Amino acid sequence: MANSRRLEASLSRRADLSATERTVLRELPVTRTTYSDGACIVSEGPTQNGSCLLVEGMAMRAHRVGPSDRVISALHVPGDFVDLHAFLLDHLDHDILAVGPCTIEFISSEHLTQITRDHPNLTRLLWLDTLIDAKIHRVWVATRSALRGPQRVGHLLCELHARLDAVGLVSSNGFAMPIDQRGLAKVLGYSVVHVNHAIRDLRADGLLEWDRGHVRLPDPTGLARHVRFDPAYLEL
Amino acid sequence: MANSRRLEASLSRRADLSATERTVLRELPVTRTTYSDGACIVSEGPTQNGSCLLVEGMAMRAHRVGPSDRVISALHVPGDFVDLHAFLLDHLDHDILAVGPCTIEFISSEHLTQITRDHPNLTRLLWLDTLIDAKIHRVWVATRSALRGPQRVGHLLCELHARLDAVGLVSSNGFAMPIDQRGLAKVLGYSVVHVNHAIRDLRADGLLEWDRGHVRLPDPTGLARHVRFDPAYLEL
DNA sequence: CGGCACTTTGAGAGTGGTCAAACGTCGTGG
DNA sequence: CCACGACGTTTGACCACTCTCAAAGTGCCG
Repeated sequence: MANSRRLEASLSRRADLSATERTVLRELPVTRTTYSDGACIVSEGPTQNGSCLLVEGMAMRAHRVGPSDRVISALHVPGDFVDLHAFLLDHLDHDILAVGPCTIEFISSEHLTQITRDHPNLTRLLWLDTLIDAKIHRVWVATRSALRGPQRVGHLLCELHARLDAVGLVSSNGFAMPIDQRGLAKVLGYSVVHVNHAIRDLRADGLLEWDRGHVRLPDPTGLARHVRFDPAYLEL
Repeated sequence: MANSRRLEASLSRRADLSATERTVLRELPVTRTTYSDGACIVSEGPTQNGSCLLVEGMAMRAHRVGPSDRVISALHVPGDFVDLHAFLLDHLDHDILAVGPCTIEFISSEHLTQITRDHPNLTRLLWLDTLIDAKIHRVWVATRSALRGPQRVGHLLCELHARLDAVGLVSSNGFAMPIDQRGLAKVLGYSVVHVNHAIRDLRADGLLEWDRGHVRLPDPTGLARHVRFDPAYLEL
């Protein structure tokens, strides 16, 4: 059991916190764990006693669809309260998997219950966090109707760029990309081959550089315009 | 200003409410309004002072993508607290449109604030409602990766069947369907022609009857198996 | 050097889009 | 009562997007 400043940093991004509230968050006991690429952080089924906060690395939500097939419905970056659901729902309908090595902090349901009972303002901020997740989901749904091929790939890269930038993980428009092309295909509902062609096209247009785990957007505003990306929905 | 039992009915579906809580919900003042097909219930932009509950009919979330193009990211049925977002977010990134004639009840932000300050249990239930919306969104994203053609159409029809059944709007496996084929195409990210072919196939397999505004699933479990529909995610 | 994982390319096939036209139903007006 | 137009549905033809299978290229690591 250690304490963490991650949650405080995450919530204070969207509203001013009182001194009391900051103290509550800072003294929240967390259990820190690390996972390697592909590891299952939380698995489908009855929820465990605790919610997880992503501190380092990336994670994804994987729905089982066949005996061995999985489809991805969401991606998470550091600072995301990945599994606040566990606190209110008694059953998870998908797995949460590590994408690349990542660090997680677990917070017990008891402590969360305590917060929602005693601190309406913090409750509001936690709730807000889940509402923003839902906004992102809706944009993903909308994007799949509106965009295809290179534009769909570009839109996701713009989103990742913006979300990672908000937590200081972007430098000179580049960021670490733990997802390979096969993974990206699963996230977008495409085949590897198709994603590869989309990347080739974006590269040819000078809108993307991607080299072994590192992505750079040479012209972020140009790409954003090209794929109609408007970061407003991320509430950063 | 009138009172309503809609919200009480909706929230009590998922947990037991205390007498006090029931009273609070029952005495909540609401403003009731009706809309005709296609009308804009809430429009993109700064949020108004109040959240809306869908009482009768259906509604959809429409994201503007071009000057005249819209894509749909969600559908709502009676009992859904369509716009709880307005309470926590200060900006809506899409329109909410009436699908067929529908009835809405508006609840002011002041009253919601009061509830979240004084009734942690009700707050938890409202929050839970938005979490279930998010679950549905994730299943929509996953479905678009996993299913195509007739199965994708069938999956949505199964979902509507289940959600409408939960609020007593299904009889002998049939329900009123205010969405036409063009609308369904927009919801699924397909063209009208393609949706029409999918419907033709489902009909030929004896899995769907659809006649001018009325849909019936002659074999709901057969269709569910065929499209891998598992209603668990709806938390009904 | 050899294996392994990821990326890249090509060819053939299926899925799904666009355009265009015909059909059916229904409400309106003559 | 019928003609008409509006609207949704259905069909066909043709083309673009995307998939699968297959194979070759590239970099990393034992």
